[in-house]
Amino acid sequence: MSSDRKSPTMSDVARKAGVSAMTVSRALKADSVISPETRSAILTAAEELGYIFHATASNLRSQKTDFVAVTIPSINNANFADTVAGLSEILSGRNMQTLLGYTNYDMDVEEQLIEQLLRRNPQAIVVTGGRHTPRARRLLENARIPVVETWDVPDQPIGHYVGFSNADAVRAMVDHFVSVGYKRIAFIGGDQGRDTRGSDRRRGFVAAMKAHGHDDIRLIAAGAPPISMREGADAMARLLQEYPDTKVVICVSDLSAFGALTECQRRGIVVPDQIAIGGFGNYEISGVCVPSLTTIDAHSREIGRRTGSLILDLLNGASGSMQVNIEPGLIIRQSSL
Amino acid sequence: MSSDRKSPTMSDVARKAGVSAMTVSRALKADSVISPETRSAILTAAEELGYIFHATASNLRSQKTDFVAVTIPSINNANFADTVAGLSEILSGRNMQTLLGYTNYDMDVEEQLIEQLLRRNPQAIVVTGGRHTPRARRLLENARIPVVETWDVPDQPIGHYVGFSNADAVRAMVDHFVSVGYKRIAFIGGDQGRDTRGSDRRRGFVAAMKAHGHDDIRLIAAGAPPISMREGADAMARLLQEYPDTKVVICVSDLSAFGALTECQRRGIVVPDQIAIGGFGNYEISGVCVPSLTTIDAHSREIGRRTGSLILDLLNGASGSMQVNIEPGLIIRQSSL
DNA sequence: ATGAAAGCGCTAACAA
DNA sequence: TTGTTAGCGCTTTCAT
Repeated sequence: MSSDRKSPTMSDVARKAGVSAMTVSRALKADSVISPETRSAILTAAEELGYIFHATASNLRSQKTDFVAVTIPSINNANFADTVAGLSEILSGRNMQTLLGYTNYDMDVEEQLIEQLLRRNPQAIVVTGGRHTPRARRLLENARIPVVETWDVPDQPIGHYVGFSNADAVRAMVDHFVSVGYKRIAFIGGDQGRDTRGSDRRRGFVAAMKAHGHDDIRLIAAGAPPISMREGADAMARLLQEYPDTKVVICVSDLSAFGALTECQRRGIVVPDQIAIGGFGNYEISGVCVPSLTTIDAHSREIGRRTGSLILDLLNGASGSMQVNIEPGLIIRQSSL
Repeated sequence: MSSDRKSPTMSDVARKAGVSAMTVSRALKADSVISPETRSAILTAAEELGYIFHATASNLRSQKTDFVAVTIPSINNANFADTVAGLSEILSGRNMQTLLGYTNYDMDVEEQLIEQLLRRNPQAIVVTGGRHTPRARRLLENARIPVVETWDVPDQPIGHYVGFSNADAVRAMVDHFVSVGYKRIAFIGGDQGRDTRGSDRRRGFVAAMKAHGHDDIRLIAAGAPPISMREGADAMARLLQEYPDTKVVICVSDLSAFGALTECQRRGIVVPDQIAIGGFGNYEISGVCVPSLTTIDAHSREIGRRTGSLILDLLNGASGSMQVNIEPGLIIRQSSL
């Protein structure tokens, strides 16, 4: 609380240290030319006054900020958290921050969020997914900063992208199950258009099944994203009722896959002996639960790191449209052995 | 990408609409007095130019921002995510944003983060926990904005707090186990001072055991926070080796509790018949897994909501030191029945 | 190595 | 209802 007067500015520090405001500005930058004595006197004065650097004024005058804006669907998702961590890891090496916003898997929220973020003048913007509202797309196209789409391979990239095909990833899992002799394969989730990654995965499932000549497509809806463990369990219950002879179920994420597993446990259905389960995302739980879950690793952290390097390159003057494809990995575990 | 010229400013919009910059400024504020025709002409001009409002300049001139800064230990934790969601829910009603940063459970990182956030002039700052480095404490004390500490009952509150006693919450769980006749109770986690909430929980465990005359205190370390499911499983393995006759284990969080449960499953140890398990946090998994886990609900979302209302009150001129205690709830589930 | 003047894009304050 | 002037706190630019 202390005093109720205004916060001290550089001029206040300058007065106290007996120098000009410009010299204070220089003293606070690591790389500028200034005598060691002057600098230490200024730093002491600043500390004594409780001076806090005013980033807003600095940003306005220098016409640049020190952060990159990022939109992710959910703040509470280990996959997206890993991507952000990878991105921050790279950017922090250049003293850049990450300004985070979440869309709650809603494209309209994403549109508003993108506008909010652009108003703060980020040096670059990273969005999750390759589909957006028309206005969001326009905002991104008109932004005079690098735009990177992630976690997808956009049909028409706005600028750059670092991602993978959700459809192809699931297709690879279906191919695996078919190749080891499984039949009567079902898919849980991805029914709402809102989460394009989820519906892409479902689309990949359907395409793969048809490619293998399986016309018996078993789809179970699981509601709006994010699909919870509980919704996965409920969907499993419906699957067992509608298609009791199903031998494999692929779930839109590891969380719903775990929920499905628990439903089997409650009913005394043995996994994988009676039914095999596959998930998506390689969340920690899929490697720890009993039995452990077969899944797809999207290399979330690597997506973030590659995005970070890409942005640094672009800010350093690199040009051209960068398209980075990350190959997801199939991890076979106990739930399908 | 479009043109490489500068971004349009209010003056550009004003010229195009044939009005002054000030009128444009008014047109973009929802509540200002301006004729409908002028406003719509201005909005059209702005849209055609692809004008983006420059929040930095606005913030500098008006000496205020539209956001509240928040520090949480981890971006990928459902409890803290719920608190942030509750806070955002309240603040968004007043068109305020949340500027989020995470400390990775490290007080030194927290100190740097607090300084970074204060440089951007938030209208208030919310921190997780009631203990900080001396410098972080000083920064918060000198900040001329409301400071709210959460998820704890600070010994010496800096400004306001919305929280609960982690020690008391675990004490209540121990009391419950003792009251239903359990003996030989152990605790996993909370050994590193870094995560003060974890060590407070452990402290509460020790205090409760002593209060009940149990001198046989069984503590198993689980490493640095955040304690993962895997670390919970490893700690359980060590517990079974060191104290094989343990009848109850309380874990520092539901995630480590679930890990401990899986270790029992891998070894054919039946929960709760051979050993009961308790967690902390009421994460979704604790209600879904088989058997479901007894836990403590800290009312994470409510903490966020109460914090939000508190901040709005303070920004509206309320004074005094607000101390809000949230009572955690004990949830008994299959793992201890 | 340091200082003086100007101005980044908005909006408070006042005027019309 | 709309316009004019000044200035928020910094840093660019140029000078010494």
